[in-house]
Amino acid sequence: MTMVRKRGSPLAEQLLETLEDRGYRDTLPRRAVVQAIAERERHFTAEELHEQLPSVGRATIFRSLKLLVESGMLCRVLLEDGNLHYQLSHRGHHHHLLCVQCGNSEDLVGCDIEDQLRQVAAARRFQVSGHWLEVYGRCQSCQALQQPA
Amino acid sequence: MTMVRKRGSPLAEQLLETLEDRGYRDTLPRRAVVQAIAERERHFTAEELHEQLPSVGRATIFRSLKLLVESGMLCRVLLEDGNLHYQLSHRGHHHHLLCVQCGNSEDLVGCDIEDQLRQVAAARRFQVSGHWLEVYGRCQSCQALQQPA
DNA sequence: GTTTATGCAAAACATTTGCATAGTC
DNA sequence: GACTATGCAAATGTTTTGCATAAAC
Repeated sequence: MTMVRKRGSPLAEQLLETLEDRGYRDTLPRRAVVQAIAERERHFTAEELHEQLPSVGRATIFRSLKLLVESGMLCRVLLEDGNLHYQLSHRGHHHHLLCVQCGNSEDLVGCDIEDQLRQVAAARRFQVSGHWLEVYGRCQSCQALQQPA
Repeated sequence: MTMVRKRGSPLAEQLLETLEDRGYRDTLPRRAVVQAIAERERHFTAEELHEQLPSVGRATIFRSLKLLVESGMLCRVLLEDGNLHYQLSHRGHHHHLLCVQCGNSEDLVGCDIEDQLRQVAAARRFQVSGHWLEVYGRCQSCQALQQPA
């Protein structure tokens, strides 16, 4: 039987390649997951992804997400209610501005919080190795739409 | 039958009073939970608390933790492995320096990260309403004990 | 006496794991 | 053909909920 292996979007292909470089195989379920993620415009949960791809087992969804996070292509996003979402991570380490109204997120790059942290911590002889920061608030569009604070 | 209502530590009493001011009743299980929390020196999980107080139902543990968090007396601590812990929150909003080696945490107060955040965000017309920051690394004692980096 | 809180057990989630089978290299 | 990945179902861990009972005000 001929196996159909459809070509994905350029972004998806790129993600797959990175996985292959790390020694992970190019499988159909994995392609489906990566393609679905590449098409997403906002953060999502494992469950949402599974609903979108019912033919892919839940375990595979979680295993793929883990691979992608470990490989730095996907980042975890912690919502204010404590729910864990995922989101493509194009540009290395960064933080998120999460709109509590529309739920969208913007990436916060080029901010020297890390440096500042290191300084403040160093003054207390604490050696920083990592951090987790999420910022909640209202995005520009949501401010414009409603009560102009 | 005479009901024994043991007096707790000053800190525990103070926490209880704050709850009462908010209209919550002074009950035996609640006293037990608050007293146990007041005695803790480091962050803990709901499960650990339940093990310590087997006579208090799991549901009551969680309900009490929620009350205390909502009232600002307890704060959530997100460990690097994703586990959620709790810790007394004496001094309003602050952050944690979490040692990944010994697991202890130090409070990080008097740091202007919040201001900086607001500035960076404002430049993008994002209105900050809150944030979550955890800092991971090694504390002074752990650095001293082992490999002097 | 009225209202709130509790304990229990069950339910609801979210995530992981064992294992036999199937797919990739 | 050897090794990795998958799907399933079951297990796990955590937090929530319904509800009858008990305690607090």
